[in-house]
Amino acid sequence: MRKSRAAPSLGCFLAKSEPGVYSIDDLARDGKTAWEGVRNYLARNTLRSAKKGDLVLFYHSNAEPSGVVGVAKVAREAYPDPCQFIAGHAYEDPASKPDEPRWSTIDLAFVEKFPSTVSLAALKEDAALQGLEVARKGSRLSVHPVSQAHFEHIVALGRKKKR
DNA sequence: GCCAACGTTGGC
DNA sequence: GCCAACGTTGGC
Repeated sequence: MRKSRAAPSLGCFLAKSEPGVYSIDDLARDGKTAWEGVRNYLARNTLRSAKKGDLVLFYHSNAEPSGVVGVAKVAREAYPDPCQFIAGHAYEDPASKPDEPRWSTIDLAFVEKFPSTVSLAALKEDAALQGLEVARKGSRLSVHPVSQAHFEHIVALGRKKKR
């Protein structure tokens, strides 16, 4: 396969969601969603670095099996997460001030759902994916960057038909 | 349901 | 600024 020189390189990320809360099927149905509720500074900074059009591996956590189930893209760059100011909301942060919002969200748009899940076990045992954050023992970052090589490798695995 | 990992909070 | 306690995430 030849490598394309024309396309500008896009940022690549991985975002986790519990399918019982919001799954790839929910995203496919909605087309677009706000990625709210990130309350970790490292993950927030990752969100703020995301550019429109960047690609995101959609990962199901606490699933059977857990793993990458599809691809989304950044539809809107970081803006203040409205949930942090809603009294009583699960994602409310009383310490965050409207004139200096602490937490950000981005909008994600559906791109594709893989025919088969690339399970966490498969990610961990793949020699081509060494250093992948989500496969690290104890990794709890809900959003993190992924190298383009890792991204393409995982997409190729996911597009394989089930046998 | 258990527990390891690890971020956050608060006492000092 | 240290560090113990606590809460949360997420695999298993």
